[in-house]
Amino acid sequence: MKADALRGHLDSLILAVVEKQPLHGYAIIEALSARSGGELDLPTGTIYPALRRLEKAGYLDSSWSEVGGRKRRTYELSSAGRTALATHRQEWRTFAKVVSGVLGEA
Amino acid sequence: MKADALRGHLDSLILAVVEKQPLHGYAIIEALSARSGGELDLPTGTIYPALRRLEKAGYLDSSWSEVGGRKRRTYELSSAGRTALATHRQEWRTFAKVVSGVLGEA
DNA sequence: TGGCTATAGGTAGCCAGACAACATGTATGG
DNA sequence: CCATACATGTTGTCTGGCTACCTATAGCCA
Repeated sequence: MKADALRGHLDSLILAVVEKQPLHGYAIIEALSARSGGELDLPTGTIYPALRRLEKAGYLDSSWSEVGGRKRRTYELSSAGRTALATHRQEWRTFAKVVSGVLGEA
Repeated sequence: MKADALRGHLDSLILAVVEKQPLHGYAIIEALSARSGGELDLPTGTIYPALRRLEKAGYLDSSWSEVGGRKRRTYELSSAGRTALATHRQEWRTFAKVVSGVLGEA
């Protein structure tokens, strides 16, 4: 799958993946891969800037910890992020309906 | 709907809309609006460059005509475009499945 | 007559965002 | 001792949709 097609939808996916439990960047990449059945294999150059963007936007909160000698920055969904996720889900439903509708006989 | 979410999917929509009958740019904009229930209202600055891109890529062929004193450039799906459309439909199905799957409980 | 709207085509330049490539460092297993 | 997995980041590039702008005709209404 051309991961570039994600443009504009990546934020939603990240928010969704940290919805139930906080995760650090590396774990988010793995979670996205797992949840997509291996279709998504996002490079760090995509995910880390996205996480910073989402934190800056107030949708994620981060905190540092150390596990097994390695530093981790764990991201957690804020309440604003929870609201944003709900909105994004709604927008996705509309978008998917529109595209499927126009493509027709898919 | 944030029309910017279209990134990477617009080409498919255009190809789909000229699949059954050739259309000119202006008519394509209207067809997309109609087929999407008014959700899509694409500016000419989006559609015309896209049409040129698709023609350059060999997916569309164009021809000029004059109707009611107005010049029209009509675009028609080429055989390569037909193949591309089929591929895009398949990719869309995968993409939609992946995003819906990751978003979960939508 | 003048002006507005719909029809029809187009370009130039901006900007967000996903990516490739690179840089850094630790832990573990062979 | 070296490769691989784990873990975080930055820089610079490029695609592509958008805004804003420009040109031109036909038809309608005042």
